[in-house]
Amino acid sequence: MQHNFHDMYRSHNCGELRSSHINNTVTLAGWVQKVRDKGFVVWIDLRDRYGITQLIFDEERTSKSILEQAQKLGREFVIQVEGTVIERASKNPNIETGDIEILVSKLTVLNEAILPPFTIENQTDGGAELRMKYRYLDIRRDPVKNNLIFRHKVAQEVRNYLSKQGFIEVETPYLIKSTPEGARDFVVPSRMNPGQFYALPQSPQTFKQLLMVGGMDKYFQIVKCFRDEDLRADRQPEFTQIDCEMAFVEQEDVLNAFEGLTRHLLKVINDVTVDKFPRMTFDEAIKRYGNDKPDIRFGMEFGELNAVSQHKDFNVFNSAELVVGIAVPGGNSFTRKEIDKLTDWIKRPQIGALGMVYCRCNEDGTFKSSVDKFYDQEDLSKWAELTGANKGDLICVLSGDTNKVRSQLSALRMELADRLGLRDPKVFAPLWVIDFPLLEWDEETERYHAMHHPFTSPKPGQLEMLDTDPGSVKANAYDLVLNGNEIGGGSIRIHDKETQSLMFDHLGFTKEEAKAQFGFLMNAFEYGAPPHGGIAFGLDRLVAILGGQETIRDFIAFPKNNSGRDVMIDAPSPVDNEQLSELSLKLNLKA
RNA sequence: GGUUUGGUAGUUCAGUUGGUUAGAAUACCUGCCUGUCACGCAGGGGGUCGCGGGUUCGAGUCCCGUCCAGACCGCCA
Repeated sequence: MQHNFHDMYRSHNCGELRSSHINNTVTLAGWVQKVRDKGFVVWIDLRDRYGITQLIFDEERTSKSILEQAQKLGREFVIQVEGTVIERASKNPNIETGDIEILVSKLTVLNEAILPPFTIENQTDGGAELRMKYRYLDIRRDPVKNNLIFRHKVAQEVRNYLSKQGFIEVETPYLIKSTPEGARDFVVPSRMNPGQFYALPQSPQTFKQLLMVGGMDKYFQIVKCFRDEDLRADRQPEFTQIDCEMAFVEQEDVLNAFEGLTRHLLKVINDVTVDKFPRMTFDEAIKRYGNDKPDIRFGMEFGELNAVSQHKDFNVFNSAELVVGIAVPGGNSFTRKEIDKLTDWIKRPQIGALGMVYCRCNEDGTFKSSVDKFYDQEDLSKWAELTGANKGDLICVLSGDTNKVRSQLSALRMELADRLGLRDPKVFAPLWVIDFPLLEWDEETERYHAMHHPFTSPKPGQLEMLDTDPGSVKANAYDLVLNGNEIGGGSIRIHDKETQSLMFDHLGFTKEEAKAQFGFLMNAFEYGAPPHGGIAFGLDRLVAILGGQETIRDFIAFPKNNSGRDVMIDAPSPVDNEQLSELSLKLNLKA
């Protein structure tokens, strides 16, 4: 990386000097990564964002005072040096600047540093919590630094690509209105309006639709969104979306536009060329993979075994709504103990399977199952056929309530794929999952919820089914799935007041509630709203997957921990009474 | 809200059946070292075993509570 520095502090950076610079006089500034003091000679690794350059001080060529000064430097001191680029007597082929070193003639300590709590090296000795607390030190390390640079490149490519396609980036407000649908809102008290609150947006959904009414027919925004829900390893309370919307489009147009974006990113970021993305209906994904975001980098597809397992005296299967299995490639090599441990794993409360039936597919073509008492070789050969099992595989079979069993077997499939190394981060297998249900029954509130959001349009001609069979209505909604992760989701929206109003009816809103919460949108629809639809990508997750890594936290400069805390600045934190009273607030903490 | 794992040196961890002065590696400090780059060699300093209570002659170890952190379930339109 060539940089034309005009800084007062340096003529070059620590990553750019090569043998072509030999004999040049240079000035560098950076952090002391390591002092290697051999007595007669001292080497220092000087680090900045761009790399590491070795400095040399020796008895023959360096003045005594500078040599002594160098011996006293500690880790992470910020120094400036002037010197001559010279050829190394012993070169280091492992780093780009390994052919040269700087014979230092002038050394200035710009700032001393106390000992860092963990070593600032690529292989650090620090644990995750400590690294978060001192994130500014963690960012000096290549793995984190490079991830942030990687994220910048992805975001830049998104902006370039979408801009070239005619999309306009428009900012929407962060202080908006709280709505009870969906995730919990982060709420912001309004000082000037006592007792009233803004909410931070869970997404700019309604604003981007209003932009469509406003005629901005291709919009995007790389935007922070906020959801006050419990976290996971891959879920942050504030996260970044690539939020997009288009007017005068149908589902096909949106899929094509953003398949284009995704293909562009895979090409320029990962140098991976992907053919047309496969499409799979929601129903098919659930049936074949037990999951609406299937990882299709590997097989292990579900084989439904009801027809070939419910004709014998095995009551566990006979009484089950669904009997379904997967073939684990090479799984016949698992020991009995390993299979037992696997069974324990799926019986943990988090997964909740009641048990697992297995069948070994021997190399000689015979089968050995845990239910040989009930099933003969002919039965088992049908299991193998339906699960696609080959010789040397292991068939794992679960049974029970359809929905539960599918999600249990899906968890097992992913776990086994991880263990067998079938989830290669260098392989990218995107697909569209389409035809999502419009509504989803919620046991707790005993009513239907919008599966995507309440602005999603039903499939043409299915509006009438809302009254007769609401659970079966399909939506013009789609997810983009990459390697078992939902990286984007969107829909074609409702764009007329009547349909939107009907939708709110079915979601259990009274007319008054609908008007109070979304009146502005329905009003806007009366002034000529174009047909429109869009999609939103989770940038943090997208970047992590393209970067071939699991944890999104290492792609966020200052992430929050599992409890939503920023351990570096120690937030959230109490505010004083004066501030509360200014906001007309009073705390009501439970003892 | 729930399940579960962990908390011991600056750091990452080990610590057996409850039993002498709590260890290793690394980092740090001192000295030595004529080409290091995970430098090497010798020596040294460094501990509220998360916190509180209990059982016991005796607790890092067992029990109860609590705090913190991680993973997962619920939740995330």
